[in-house]
Parts: sequence; structure tokens; C-alpha cells
Amino acid sequence: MTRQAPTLEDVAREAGVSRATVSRVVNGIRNVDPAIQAAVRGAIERTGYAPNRAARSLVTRRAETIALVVSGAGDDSESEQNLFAARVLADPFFGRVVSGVVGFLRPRSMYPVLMFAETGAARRDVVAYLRQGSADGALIFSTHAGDPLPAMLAEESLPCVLFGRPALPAPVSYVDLAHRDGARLAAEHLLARGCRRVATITGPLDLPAAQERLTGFQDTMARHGHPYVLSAEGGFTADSGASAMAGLLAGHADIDGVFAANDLMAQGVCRTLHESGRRVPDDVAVIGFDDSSPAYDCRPPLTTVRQPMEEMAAAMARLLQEQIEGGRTRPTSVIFDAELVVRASA
Amino acid sequence: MTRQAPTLEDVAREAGVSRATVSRVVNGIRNVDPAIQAAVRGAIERTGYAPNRAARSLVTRRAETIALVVSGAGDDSESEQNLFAARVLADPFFGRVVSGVVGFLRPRSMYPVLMFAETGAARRDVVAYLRQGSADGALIFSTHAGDPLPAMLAEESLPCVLFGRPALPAPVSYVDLAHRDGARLAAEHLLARGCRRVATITGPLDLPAAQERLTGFQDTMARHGHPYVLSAEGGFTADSGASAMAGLLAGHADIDGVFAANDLMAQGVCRTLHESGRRVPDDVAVIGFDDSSPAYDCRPPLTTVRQPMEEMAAAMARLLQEQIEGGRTRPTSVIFDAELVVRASA
DNA sequence: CACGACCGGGAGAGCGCTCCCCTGTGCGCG
DNA sequence: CGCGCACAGGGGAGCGCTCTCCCGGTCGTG
Repeated sequence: MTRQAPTLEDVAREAGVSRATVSRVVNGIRNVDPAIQAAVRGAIERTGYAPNRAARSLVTRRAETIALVVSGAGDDSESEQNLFAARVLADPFFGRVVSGVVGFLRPRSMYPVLMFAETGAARRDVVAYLRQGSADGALIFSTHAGDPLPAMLAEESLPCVLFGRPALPAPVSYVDLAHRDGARLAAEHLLARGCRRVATITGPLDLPAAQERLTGFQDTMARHGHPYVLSAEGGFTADSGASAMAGLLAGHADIDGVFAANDLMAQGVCRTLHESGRRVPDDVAVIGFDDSSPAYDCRPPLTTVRQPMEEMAAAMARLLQEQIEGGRTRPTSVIFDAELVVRASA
Repeated sequence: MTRQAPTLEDVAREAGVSRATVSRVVNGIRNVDPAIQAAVRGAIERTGYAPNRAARSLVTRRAETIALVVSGAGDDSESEQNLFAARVLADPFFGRVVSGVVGFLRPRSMYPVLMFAETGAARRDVVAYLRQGSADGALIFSTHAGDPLPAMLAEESLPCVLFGRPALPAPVSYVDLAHRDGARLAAEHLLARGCRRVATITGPLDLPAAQERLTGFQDTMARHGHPYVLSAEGGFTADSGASAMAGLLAGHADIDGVFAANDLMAQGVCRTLHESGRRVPDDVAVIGFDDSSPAYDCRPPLTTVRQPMEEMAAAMARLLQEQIEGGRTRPTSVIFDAELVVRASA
């Protein structure tokens, strides 16, 4: 015998007014006599009324919910399905993203629905979820180039905002960082320190962000008389950074500066460097990218290019909100500035 | 001009049947003639119909959504609000939790809503969210003893399941680990290795889990002729583990075995040990707890007590589901077994 | 051959809310 | 003093769905 939850009707009866008036008070709209307002609030208090979300959504056609989607580019093979979520969350990057999104959403009493879309089926589920109005829009974080999700959502005109420019062109809004400038900052810092034999460990080069960090770095080095920069491709993980560094060292023992395309890889780089008996930054200077937790957990703490993840994530949420409220608007993009954070590693 | 989404009515007209029949097909219930079923499916396909979640929820009184709540015990001071989410997500523990929850929910086409409840206001928001039927129940992960949320939910008879036995007694279901047994395993392993001068770094002792790991360890040591075990309290972070170890070492340079109440602290312990010139495991054996990512990222890889987080999280979701479906059931608890994973550190 | 059980399918009543529209009252202004 | 306007508040439709009821037809069975 679960006691029925009180409805607007009940409150209205209790307050001696109509449903409509209670609704007005609850939603704080239009001019309602202060006395009546007080009476209604009293009635709400007494009945313990809580508005029913489903009923409201039904008529407003708004779920007041947004999806936070981490998507990959996998097919339907289920091999890695369970690992995907764990791997994504293990990335320190993710905590800052959630933090930024939650920071924006919370004052609006909204909460993100967490979805992972690493397989075709999962991607279709995301589309279905949005189509049935369970969420009003999606914040997309692609972990791979070639992710078809943005295009799928654009196709259905479902509101969404991406983190980073889509690798596959799609007419969707996104928030990104001035990666080139960030990489330039790193290059200039290394040069200013007097590094002469510089290498870079890139992210997966099919990702636009990785590509731009590389070219930004190369261009700056070239402009300062270093037309060729040693480089190796990593996978944005610490281990990949460590082994890429080992590979580089094998051919070029005299490297004195390294720019890694993210902090995790920079951490791996430091590990390899230590193991090879080199000191950071005395023998080799290391610069990371992101300014995520590994940057200050690392020994020595990493000099890195800061990406204002929280602000970027909040901007994504804001853009999405505007898109949801404003109806069909044309794709927009917001580009944030990178900033060099100098710590001990370079 | 956003084209209206097709409704059941539209599909029914298209298929030449009634709304009720389409509903039956969509929900796969009752006996519907295969021919008609095919016709309806065709009509759904053609119209691109997607059932409206709000309308369904309104009548079924189910949101088909559950909240994943990480709660603290803070008051309304906003000082740390933004950091909370980031700090929680940084814990490797969390990825495994989400992974387990998502693994259970996904086959049911459900997705968790992520909520943080570290302040009084945030906690009230969680209660309100559930009361208005936005979610059918909550999975609670308390980061502090003294968390009032479980009691608040129990008070309102809102379905919820906790991770770990509540520190403040409350009539709610929970899933937990046999911490004592886990600690016993660690103690026995250390003894079997021949450690004679053993210490333990505990978690915050107001947490039942930390308390039980400590007593389980002490009891086993006592039973094997070591009535007194050195101990220091840590905060479940790497840094706290490192400094607790440094403190212990200062007074007792001859320690040859350490049991840390989680992997993060064990990692800190290893760091301090290395810095003091001691080798792990040759000079000092180290055992962690959890078997989370730091365990294998650590050098050397950590021998640790495995906590089957994914299974535990999935069990929580299952328990919650049963509670939601079954109406008012009495609190249940499920206790998982711990398992020793032997790697290089001990 | 008759009667009833059973099953496929339709009609219709809401679920709780918002919002449009209308009525009634108070007040300003001509 | 009367007309009209503005605004507070009520009435009611309807959002899209589920689910109970009911009806008509087809069997099985005595």
C-alpha cells in the first residue's frame, strides 16, 4: 500500500485554488497574489507535493535531461564492451569533463545521463534514447576519429555538441582548444631552455587534435631553424608514451627535450627516461599537454600545456542548452586558448 | 518547423489497427497475430516511430532510470563543490563501479544519471529528484562515514542500495565485501613470506570498511603470535599513504611488511620505500587492497586483495531493480568474497 | 449439435501536468 | 458615473501512452 503521491489537484484543493494557480506558483510565472502564493506554498509544504516529471515532460516536450556520451568508433563486436567504460573513466581527463558539465547543470537542477557508445548497437541506442525524448540533447566525447555518431545525430537533427572538431565532417557544434598555439607554447619553451635535439610523441594521428598538436609543434620548431623534428606516435596512454620514448632513445641517445601530446604519455616518457638513467629536466626536458592530474602526480611535476577542460565542458553544455531552447540553429564552435603551466619537468 | 514525431496513433492508422494493438506489439506482450505483428512493425519502420518516454512513464509510474549517486558528508559550505566530482572520478575505483553498473543496465536499455551529493543542498536535490519520479531509485556510494543521505532516502521509502554497510545505521540494502577475510588473506601472506615486523596503513577509521580491514588484519596477526601491529591512519590517497609510511619508518626502521588498506596508499608506500632506499619486496613486502589500476601501474606491480567491484556494482543494480519492481521489500545485503592477487610486491 | 472457454483485437478512460482561453473584479480615465 | 482595460484566477483540453474492460469469433468438449 504505497500511499499515492500528492498531485497538483490535491494541493489545489488543500489551498482552495485551482490547479492552474498552483502550477503558476510552482513554476514562478505570471502575477499571482502574494497571499494566494503563500497559501499555495503552505499547501505544498503540508501535502509534501513534488511535481511529477513525466507529466510535465509530456506536455512541455522537454526531458530536462542531457546525455553525456563517450563514443568510440568500434563495430558490433562485443569484445571490449565492458572494458570501454572503465578505460575511459580511468583517463584523468574525464573527471574534469564531468566536473565542468556538472558545474553547469547543477544550478539548473539537471543531471547528466552517462552513456557509452563504442559499438554500432550502442550508438543506435543513443540515437533511440534521444529520439524518444529521454534526453533533450547530447554532449559527445569521441575517443576515436571515424566516429559515426555525430553524423547520425545531425542526420536526425538531434541537438548535440562535440568535444573537439569532428574528424569526419558533420554539421554539428563543437568546442575545441587552439591546439596549434598550445603546441607552439611548448616548442618555444623548449627552445628557450636551450634544447637542441627535440622530439615529440604524438597522439593517434587520425585525431584532429593530435594532428594539430604535432603540426603546431613542427611549424614552430621549423620557424626557429629546426626543420626536422623527431617524432613517434603514441596512443595517449602512459605505456604508449613510455615505449615510444624508448624507441626514440634507441636511435637518438642525445635527445634533450620532449613534447608529449598529453600528460599520461609525458608520465610514461619520464619513466623511460629515469629507467635509462637520465634526469628530468637536467638531461632531458619534458613537456606534457592537458594539465591533468598525472601532471602533478608525476615526479618531477610536469610542465604542461593547460587545456581548460572544465570551462570547455561547461561551454559545451551551454551551447547545447542554447541549441535545445533555440530550436534549429546553425552549428557554432567555440575555441579556447591554451596556456603553458611551468613546473619542474621543463 | 520541427516535424511532429509520429505517435502510436499515427502508426495505428498506417497499419490499419488500433493504438492498443500497436502498443502490444511495441511492448511484446500478449498474443498478437503474426501477420498483424508484421504489419505493425512495417508501419513503425515506415513512420520512424519511437515511443515517447514521458507519456509511457506517466502511466507506468516508472522512469526506467536510476541514479548513481556519489555522496559525501559535507554541509552547505560550497568550498569544495566543484572539486568533489573531479576527485571522485580520479579514483580508479570509480571506473570499475560505473563499468559494473553500466554492464547491468545496458541490456535493459537503461542508463545511469550521475549525481554528486556532497552538500546538504545537493543531498536534498537528490531526494527531490527521486521524489518527483525522475529516477526510480538510487545507487549510493558514500565517501564518508556520517553521510545522512541513506537515512534520508529510507525515511521517504525511496528505493536505494548502498555500496558498503552504512556507517550510520539505516534500514537500507547494501552490497559489501568480506573485508575481514580480505585482511586476513593479506596477513597470512605476509606471515607466510616470513615478515616479522609488520605494519598497516588504514583508511579513515570512521568508515566501517577501513575499520574492518584493520581489525581483520590485527586479529589474524594476533592469532599468529603478533599481538601488536604497528599502524597509521591514511586517507585512501597515494600521498596519505606515502606520508603515513614515512612516519612509521621514522620510528621503526626495521619494518619488513606493510598492508595498506587500498592500492592508492600502497602506491604511496612504495614511493616512500624507494625514496628511503629500500627495495620492494626484498626489504619490505607491500600488499594493497582493491586490485584497481594503480595496482598494476605500480612498480613493482602490487600484490593486493581483490575486490570484485564490477560484480558488486552490478549486484547493487540488481538489488535496486528488485526493490523497484517488488515494491516494499525489507533491506537485504549481499557480501562478496575477497581474493588475494599475488604479484611482485609481496 | 450446443454451450462455454479462450483468445485476438478495439474502445476508452485516465496518468499529472501545462497552457490557452475565458470570466470576473478592480481601477483609471474620460 | 460609466466604459474599458488589465490582470488574477478558473475551466478544460489534450500531451502520448498503457491497460482494463468488453466484444466477437473460433475452438474444444460432452
